[in-house]
Amino acid sequence: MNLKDLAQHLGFSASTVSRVLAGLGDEFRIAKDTQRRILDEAAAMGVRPDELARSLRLQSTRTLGLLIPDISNPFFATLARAVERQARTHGYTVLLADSQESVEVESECIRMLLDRRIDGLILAPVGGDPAHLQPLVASKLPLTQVDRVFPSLKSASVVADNFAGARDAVRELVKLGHRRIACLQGREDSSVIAERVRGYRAGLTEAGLRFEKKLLVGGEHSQSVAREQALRLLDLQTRPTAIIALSNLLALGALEAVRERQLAIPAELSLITFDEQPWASLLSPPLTTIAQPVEEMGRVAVDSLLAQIKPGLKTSRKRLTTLPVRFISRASVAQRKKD
Amino acid sequence: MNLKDLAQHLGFSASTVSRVLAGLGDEFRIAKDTQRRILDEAAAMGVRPDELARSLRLQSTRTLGLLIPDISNPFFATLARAVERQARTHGYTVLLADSQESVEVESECIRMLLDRRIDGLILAPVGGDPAHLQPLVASKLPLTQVDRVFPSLKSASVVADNFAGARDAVRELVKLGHRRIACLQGREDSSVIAERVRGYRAGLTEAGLRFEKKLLVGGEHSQSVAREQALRLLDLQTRPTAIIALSNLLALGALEAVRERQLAIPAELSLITFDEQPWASLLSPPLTTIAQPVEEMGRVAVDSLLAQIKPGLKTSRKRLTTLPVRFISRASVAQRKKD
DNA sequence: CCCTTCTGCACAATCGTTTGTGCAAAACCT
DNA sequence: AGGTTTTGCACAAACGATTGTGCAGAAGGG
Repeated sequence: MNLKDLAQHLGFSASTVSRVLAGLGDEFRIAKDTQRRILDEAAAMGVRPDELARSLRLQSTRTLGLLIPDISNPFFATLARAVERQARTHGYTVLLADSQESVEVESECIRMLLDRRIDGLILAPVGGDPAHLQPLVASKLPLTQVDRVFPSLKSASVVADNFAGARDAVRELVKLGHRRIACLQGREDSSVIAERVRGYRAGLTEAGLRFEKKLLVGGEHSQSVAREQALRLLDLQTRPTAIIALSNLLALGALEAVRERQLAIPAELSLITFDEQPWASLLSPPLTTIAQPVEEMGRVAVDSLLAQIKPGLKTSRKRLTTLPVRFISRASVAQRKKD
Repeated sequence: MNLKDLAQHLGFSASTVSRVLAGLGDEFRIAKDTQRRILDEAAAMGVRPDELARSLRLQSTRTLGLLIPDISNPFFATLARAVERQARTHGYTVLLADSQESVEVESECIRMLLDRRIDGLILAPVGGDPAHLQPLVASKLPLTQVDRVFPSLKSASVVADNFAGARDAVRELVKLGHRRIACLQGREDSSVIAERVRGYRAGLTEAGLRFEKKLLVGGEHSQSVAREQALRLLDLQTRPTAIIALSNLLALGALEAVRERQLAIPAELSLITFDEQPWASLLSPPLTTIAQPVEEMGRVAVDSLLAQIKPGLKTSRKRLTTLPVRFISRASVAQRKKD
């Protein structure tokens, strides 16, 4: 039973029913009695306008795409939740797509999302350069990048202050006497990692420490590779006294390595990791973390996108929004032992 | 530029272009040359049929709804990933909705999903009874319940063998000499919890142990309430020697409590928890867990749903699929100390 | 009583596809 | 050459809404 059937059933035209259901009854001088009959019957029959037909006619789907590299990563899961909620409070729906950290899959997802005529896209892009996003740019679709960002796309962007987060971590460690501070990065081709590494180096520099290449290890963004790379750090001739892991996933790898080498945290090694997690405080010792404002990032991303979609709303249209991170000090960091 | 524009541009009719793009050129005797010209130009212009219009015309959106209580819960996040992947390999898209553990939000999401004319729904329902799902049932939409299940809905369902999981946990503990085995449940009104509690009690019974009410605690499904309830257990006159936590969230609460009371695991207390997590093996001591086949649940749910959608596929249409859980033995469980 | 102004709604085009049917022109046959 | 078949495509009607316009009948005015 659709709107037209309902109209026929009541002896009115589809246009009248449409206007009444849209709440435009008064505006179009539909008799009060008519309005009531239509509304009552619609409620009784459970008739609601087909969103598909509406979308086609109105050229707007009230749907936002959310394209992220891995929904099973708690960071993106939390982001997705925030995005979905914020979107729904504005009457929008979220079409979820997971690019599986693959440029090919991402391209395919974008095609699919464009085919579905989403009104806008929140994207945490994959890969080292945005060449494959050409179709997206060409489509002129309202776009907000989140977390990872290709500045050359010139889209609105929402990121955490990754630079400050890493720099502050170094500062904290320096304050406690550390001088050999290592950094465990994932793949280097992400703007997030790049910013954090920049912060790491800035922290070193401002402390008068020299950046040592072999203290910055990485490769792939996976727990197993992180473990291997962390082992490399721990097996260095002169072991670093502190490690900064640039993400939750990398932290897990680092922890594996530390456990394998049977090192005591923080006595023998201080550890700071990006991304606060529910279990961070339950480890032994509890982990010092740099928390990103994930939920806020999601909300701001949606707002920024909606601001592009309906220019009526005069929300901020800033190109790049950088949200502050929070340093959560726990027991995995300690004064460097004299040795 | 859409299909019709392309047709006009090339001097063909929309029908011809449509058929060619659908790969039906030969079937409808479209000249090879015509086909090539259409395909080439379509590729060059990036013209693809509007999914919206297709959906309207074909009365099928190739979209599945996924409605879960909390995407930020790693269990559901992983499930979502599996669902999204499996759906995409079959050419389907996933519309994500998060009911926030609220019956009202769930109802609203269902309305929204129905308005969007999804082809089927994978649902992990919320609440203690399915009364609010009436509109969904009435809609005749293909439905697969996953994880949590209302049997009275008579839909296809995919669950882990929660009963066996809990029973095996008890067995293991009994084998190690434990006799006071407590159970930390969340809200009682979920089929998942009910099954696990049933398994817990069955385990006790088959070991000749009496079920003690005060060893089964619960209330809300949250980390903080779990902590409180776990404290109650730990503060009992005669403390249980083992606790089974019925979910990852509850496990975190239990761990908080144990830490607060400064108890040693497993020396003073053995702990088994449902849901394997990447961090489970990194705790001190590593956690013994009961792993659910989350990814498989997602895949099977999609398959079951697609089997309903296109009855051509003769995939299993079993009403209830129960997938085995895996017991992962680690160091949080030990022989009971004589005392 | 006729003319104008409202009132209350219907008509029809449109969004971009898909698909059953129809119809010229070309090709083949005799 | 005239008829039949085949080839190659166009036409038009859906799908289910929204929206500008139009048009009866009632109400009001002179």
